[in-house]
This record gives sequence, C-alpha cells and structure tokens, in this order.
Amino acid sequence: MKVNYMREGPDISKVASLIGDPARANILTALLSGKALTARELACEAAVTAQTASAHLSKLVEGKLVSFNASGRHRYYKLMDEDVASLLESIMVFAASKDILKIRTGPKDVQLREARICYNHLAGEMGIALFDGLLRNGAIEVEGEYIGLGDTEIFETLEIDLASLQKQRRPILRLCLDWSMRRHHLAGSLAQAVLERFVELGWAKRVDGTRIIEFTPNGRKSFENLLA
Amino acid sequence: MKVNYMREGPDISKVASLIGDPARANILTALLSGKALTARELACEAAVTAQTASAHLSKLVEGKLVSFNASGRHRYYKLMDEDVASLLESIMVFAASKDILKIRTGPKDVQLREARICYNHLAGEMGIALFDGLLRNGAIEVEGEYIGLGDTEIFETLEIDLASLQKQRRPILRLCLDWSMRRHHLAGSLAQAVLERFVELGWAKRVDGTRIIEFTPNGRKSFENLLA
DNA sequence: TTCATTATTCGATCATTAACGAAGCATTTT
DNA sequence: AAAATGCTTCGTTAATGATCGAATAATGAA
Repeated sequence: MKVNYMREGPDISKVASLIGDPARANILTALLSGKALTARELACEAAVTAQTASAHLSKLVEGKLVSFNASGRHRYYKLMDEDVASLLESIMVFAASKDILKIRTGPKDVQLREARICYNHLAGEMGIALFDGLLRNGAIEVEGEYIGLGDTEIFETLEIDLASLQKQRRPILRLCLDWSMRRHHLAGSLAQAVLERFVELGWAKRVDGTRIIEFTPNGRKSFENLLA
Repeated sequence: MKVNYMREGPDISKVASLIGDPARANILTALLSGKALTARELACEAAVTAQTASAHLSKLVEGKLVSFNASGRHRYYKLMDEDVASLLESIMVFAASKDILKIRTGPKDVQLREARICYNHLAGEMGIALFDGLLRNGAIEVEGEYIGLGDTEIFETLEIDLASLQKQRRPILRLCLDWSMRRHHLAGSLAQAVLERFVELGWAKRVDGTRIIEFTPNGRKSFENLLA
C-alpha cells in the first residue's frame, strides 16, 4: 500500500521524546517555576545521580529547551525561553484534562519564593528586599554590571567585620541573578556575612534539609527597620 | 540530599513519551487530517507492520489521545478530541521555531501551504485569510487569547445554523496556531461548519487521501466577495 | 599550597520497549 | 462450507537509551 498522506511540518517526536523521559520531565517541571537551578539541584529534583542529570541536561541544551549560565563552579540552568514554558504548560493542561491525578502545590514552595539560601547568601523576595534596601540607603553602589561598597553604617550596625572580609581574595560583593524575580540580588562574602549575622541575631534560620530561610516575625521587623 | 521542591501539575512525561515515539508521531500526524483511518493505513503511514502499529494504537487509546470505532473487521481510528489536535499543532509550531531545517518544501507542499484541513477546519493561507476577513468584518472579536462572536451577518449569509452550534458544549470559536504561517487561525465548531459549507457550496473540495483543500476559481472569488 | 565541591566525560551495564514472526479471533467473501 | 481479510495477542529478539562508577577538570575554601 502506498503512503498517501503528506508528512508535513517539523518532527514532533524529537521534542516530545525530550520531554517524555521522566527524569527530564521532572527537571523541566522544576525549571518551570522560573528559578534558575544548579545541576545538582536538578539531579535531586529528578532523583538521579549528577552524571545522569548532566547527560539529560546536555540533551535539553542541545534540543534548545534549556540554557545555562556558568557562575563559578555552578551552572545555573533555566528554560530557554517563554515558548518552552508555554509549551510545557500546554502539555500540563492537556495531561490534567486527561488525567484526574493532580499534585497540589505545597506551602514550601511559597516559602522558597519568599526567602531561600542561594549557595550561601539570601535570595528570593527577601534577597531582593535586602538588595533594594542597601541600595536605597547608599550602603552599596551599582554601576551596570559592577557593584561596590558605599556607606558602611548599616554593616557596622550589624557588627560585621568588614576589614577582615576585605583582606580575602574573594570578592566582597557580587551580583547574582535571581530568575524567579528576574532581578539582581547580592552575593559575595559580605552577602554571606549578612545572612550569617541574621541567623546569629535570631532574625532568621535555615529550615533543615531545605533551602528555605525562615524569618521570625520580630526578625522581619528588625530587617525592615534596618533598611528603613 | 532531599528533594525540596514541590512538584506541581500532572505528569507530563506520560503524554510526551506517547507522542515521542517516531512511529506514533507519524500516526498522530496522519490523524491530524481529521479523517478516521484504519489500523492498516496507519501502519503504512508509520512504515511499520500491522502488529507494531496495533501495539502503538493500543497505547494511544489507553493514553486517551486516540479513539476508534469498530466497523466490521475494520477499526477506524481518529484523534480523541480537538484538544489533542491543538496540542499536536502546538508542538509542531514549537519544533518549527527551534529547528528551521526540518521544514521541507516539496512541490505538493505549496498546495498544503495554500489551503489544507487542520483536524476539521481550514488552515494555511486561506485559513489565515478567513480569519483576517472575519475579523475585518467584525464577525469575530479577538482580545488577546480570547475570541468571541461579533456580527453574525456573514454566517447568516452562509446559512449556518448558529443556534444549534451554540447549544453544544463544544466551543464555537477557538484560536489554532498554524505552524506554516506562525499565525492564528480559526478553529471550533463554527470554523468546522464554515468549511463544510464551503464544500457544500462547491467553492472547495478535499483532495482525496491528502489534507489538501482545493478551491475552485469561482469558489475563490465567492470567498473573496464574502469577506470583502 | 591542599582539600572540598561542582559538574563534566568516559565506559560499562542494565532496563525498557519497539519490532516482527507466528498464531488466534472475528468478519466478510466466495 | 472454506478461504481471505483485518486486526490483535503472544513470545522472542534487538536496539535504543537511561543509569551509575570512575576518572577528569575547574572553581572555591582553608
């Protein structure tokens, strides 16, 4: 029998099979939050080893579903563009209509968006608030891609030993892009020191085994006063 | 390390892996014509044996992407619903944008690009022309992702029974993305009715065994007059 | 410097599943 | 009735691809 039907359009099986692997689907779903995540985090998310995740990520990059920014020894992976997110959402909506099984969004996700640790510094909404507050108070100065120290009053209030930090080779201040907020926030040894101080002062603490930072009500007030 | 991120939404990998197999992708693409095809025809389309196709079709049925009507010793398979067609089109558009090389332009492709059936409605250049014309005449109203009915005069001219269409649960109007034009065109029960009317009026007809819609010279003029 | 961490590549193994021959069942044809 | 057709199920084979251990490279920390 002859083949009568025109094969038209691009090959949908390539894209679909990329999304079709469970590990890759988990990776993509995790990235759908808009956060840029490291290879290790994505490996955890997909419940595979780092090597396996690396192989998957290579394929996703090659298939133009995912891109990454190298930052130090980390690679921050994110979805390539809005089209990818939109396609994944389409499939989700479709799958939801075929399959009643839905998974709820847990409260932890909200917390993560609110305040989380990014390597060793504060990220999420509170991370942005910290950055904005310091900038507003002239404690830091930003010029394009470069960031520098300004008025040190706030850091002195926090009793942070700036001098010893400045002795290290490691940069005191660095810009770190937050993909959930699409904004810069603060990284570097000073940012780390600030977060450590917040914890020492009892303003915030890490939730064990997670990246969540939990601010106490009083801690939040003190934080706001500091940057007022 | 523990998994910290909440997985949200249904499992997209099941659906994607169903579409991800080349043979199944060919089957689904063939069914995008809207025609119900037998297992044998689909086996040919996918270039596999009947047994293999049978296994694939079972999976597609189980995954609710495809349904069939048994008629004697034949089984006529078709896409489950318009959502499936719409999802497949989405993936096509996406794949086309990522991989331009995959789009082949054969001689018959010209006809396909001009006017073809997309599941059950008109696509291609004529599909775009229909959409634009209806919009220009105020017969439809578009607001972002949403589309609604406007002035019904044109549909009355075509003697389309709008009332009975509106009684159905199926949406009358829907936006369908066209992979070749990268533009929206009209889908939904009304779009289907319009195409059926074009055929009834002798303005156009399906080329057997393909997805091509052929407009007669007079039909094309009537079409243009209608939307003038 | 040295050690730890992050992520990659290589190589081998293992699991999944697509594929098809053969057989079975149902329906239509002769 | 028997034969032919359409489709499926069974059982086996083969190939693709996911997985992980080990090694490598690069960066950060001490």
